[in-house]
Amino acid sequence: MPELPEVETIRRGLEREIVGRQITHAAPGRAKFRAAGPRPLRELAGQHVVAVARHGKFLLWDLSDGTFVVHLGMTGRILFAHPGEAEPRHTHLVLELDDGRLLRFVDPRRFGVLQLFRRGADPVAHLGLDALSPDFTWQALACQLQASRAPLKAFLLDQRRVAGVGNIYACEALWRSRLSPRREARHVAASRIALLHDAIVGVLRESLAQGGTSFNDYVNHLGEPGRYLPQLAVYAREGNPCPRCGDAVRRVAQGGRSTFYCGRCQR
DNA sequence: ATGATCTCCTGAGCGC
DNA sequence: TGCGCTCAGGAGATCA
Repeated sequence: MPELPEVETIRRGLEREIVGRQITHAAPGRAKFRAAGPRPLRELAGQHVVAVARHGKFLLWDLSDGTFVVHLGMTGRILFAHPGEAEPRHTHLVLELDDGRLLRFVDPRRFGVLQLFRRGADPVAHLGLDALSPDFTWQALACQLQASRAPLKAFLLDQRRVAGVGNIYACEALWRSRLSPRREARHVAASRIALLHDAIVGVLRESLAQGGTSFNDYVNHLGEPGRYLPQLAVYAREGNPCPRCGDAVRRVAQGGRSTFYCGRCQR
């Protein structure tokens, strides 16, 4: 489940590999995605890749004539291949590059997004600040917290507030800052907001340094998993001792999502 | 306007 | 062995 560190890992890999390249052919599959973009994906053909940016969990390919938006959803992968290599099931788009390589977009659950916009469009205008942007300061977080009555866990997952945090890092950031996932956002004491901010940025940076977290699905553009899994304190560790106080990690459902936390040291 | 709930989708894991 | 069931979850749509 790619969140910010996983998507940034992929972005860096793509940047190295495809900036300056031309897309010589684009072959979309027939399966329907959740949402179609304004332009057909065939129009990727002929375009040059100028840059590969990211906002939250969205990849934004800056092309010679458009912006290609990629979201990996739960199970999306972007994989390099050579012509003739067996195509994985659930391949929804194949791009051919001018160096002969193929880029395949594979996504069994199709929760992802592949959309082509005209140049200059801002497909991610609705998102909050990227969690690793220099503009995401503790003051910016404080503003958002103040305006929300949502439980902290839901607040962190809301990409309009802060972009890039998903279920794993929301749980980890709350554990680090000793805050209960159920606490109302606006009721975080001023003295703890900077701690929460540090926790969010810290866990994302540390995971990024390890190439992200892999459970079942996530691999980078080279097919390699992330190495951060063993560092997780609470996520998917129900019943295991809290690394800080030893109490058993609990799991509750919030808005249909699993939340993992320590009932003793998160308040 | 905001927060809560529903929806999309497939594969893995489980019990029988 | 294999079948059917449940669960996982990002984000947009819809409901209250």
